[in-house]
Amino acid sequence: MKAAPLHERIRREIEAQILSGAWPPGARVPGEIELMAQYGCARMTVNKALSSLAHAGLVERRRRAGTFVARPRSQSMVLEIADLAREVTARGQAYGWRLLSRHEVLSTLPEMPGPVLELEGVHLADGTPLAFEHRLISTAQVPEVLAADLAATAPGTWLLSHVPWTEAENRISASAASPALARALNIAVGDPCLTVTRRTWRSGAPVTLVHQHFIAQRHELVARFGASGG
Amino acid sequence: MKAAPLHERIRREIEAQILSGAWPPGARVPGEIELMAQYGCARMTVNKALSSLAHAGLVERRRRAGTFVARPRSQSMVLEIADLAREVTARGQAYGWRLLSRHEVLSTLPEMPGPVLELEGVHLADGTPLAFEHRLISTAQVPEVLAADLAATAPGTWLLSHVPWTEAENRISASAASPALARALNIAVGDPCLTVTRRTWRSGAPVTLVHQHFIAQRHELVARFGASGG
DNA sequence: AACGCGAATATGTATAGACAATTAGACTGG
DNA sequence: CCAGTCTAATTGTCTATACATATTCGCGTT
Repeated sequence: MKAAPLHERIRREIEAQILSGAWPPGARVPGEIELMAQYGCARMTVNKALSSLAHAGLVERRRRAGTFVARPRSQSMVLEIADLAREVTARGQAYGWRLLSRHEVLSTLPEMPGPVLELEGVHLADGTPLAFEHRLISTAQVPEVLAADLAATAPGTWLLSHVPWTEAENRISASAASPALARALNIAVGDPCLTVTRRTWRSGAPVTLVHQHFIAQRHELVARFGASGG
Repeated sequence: MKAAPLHERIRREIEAQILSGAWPPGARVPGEIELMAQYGCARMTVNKALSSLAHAGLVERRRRAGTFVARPRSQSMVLEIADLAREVTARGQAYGWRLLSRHEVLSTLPEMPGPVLELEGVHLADGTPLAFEHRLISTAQVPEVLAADLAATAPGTWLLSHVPWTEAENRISASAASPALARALNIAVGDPCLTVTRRTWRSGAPVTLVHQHFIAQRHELVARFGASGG
């Protein structure tokens, strides 16, 4: 039992009231002056606790009116999109990457126009295929990628360590394996695949566009929402 | 152009340096004393800016060592899991719900033991099937659900307004349509489906366990990672 | 060279006070 | 009854200071 800071303790006690349902949405949360007296501390301290809850979306604060329990309109989950190499090794499996093709082409896609490096390859876990990847990388944005050894290092891993802190959007859907995909992943044509399409920007400019097709039985994505969160 | 608070301005300027790549991962961020002199403000103000960035995961702060740009190990995306009724109407389509079965049973599932209400139904968009739903609701946790008219209101919508602020976990995968599923959704057996399994707790006690099978062509999930303003 | 230890340093937490900004609610005049 | 105004409650921001805490660095000893 480590001594938690006071503002953290206050935060957690209020959070517990909300999550347990004792304070329903719309209910008034004690104000800063009130909590200040209750805990015998300075206003900045309770402010830190309440601001944190407001930032997390659990409460809504309005000047003059007070602090109220927010109503959850859309549950926004946190989806951890880890680097595949890291994720596979974290599961105790041996990660592998097989580069199938590599071309420098001029893309005419509206999402990613200009000169790109086009890659195709397969991610392996313990030697068996896990996912097929088709990727475009803007060589205007990342010229260094042309010199990278992308047969040894998966492009996602390489990019993560060379072009950090990008903005991204993931679209998740399902699809049936095409003949080409089935051959690459060694599955039957028509087998269901989990498809993740990720677009990545750096200061507004497209960096990479990737389609990953996972063998459905071997992969799933997990998104969590919650305070304590196991 | 509204006057942003000073701590917000400081935060944004540092964030811009990081996102543009000017300060790469591992680079040292000016310390609180330094920024305090630079902006001519109190330490608490720059502390608020840096703490905020640390909370967002953009920087890592270590006592005695200083503040450093973090390396993005796993991009954590925000996945908005909205209520289906809301999502469909937001797309300009007419939302519908058809309840197929409703049973009160005693569940022996380890994830959700005890008395439950078991429901099956289909979500419709503009009259055509969008997703099949199989749901268990703990009647110990939510006894009021037994009196709800779940033919008129989809259980997800009902729960959202009656049992707010729960913790949840979503597992996203792909599967091939079983004969029963194909019949309910009016698709072919073996067609790919996007499957979302959501477990929901309230103060640690299971509230609901739901499997949603989306017709792959008609639905996709979108997860975004933006700096802050996104 | 290896180890232990103290000190310097940067962050973490907290206080007490001040003023600004917002706005719900009361009050006022028509 | 309505519209406009004023007031006061509440949060938002910021200052200046103090002490706590963790951790790196260098020094001295072995």
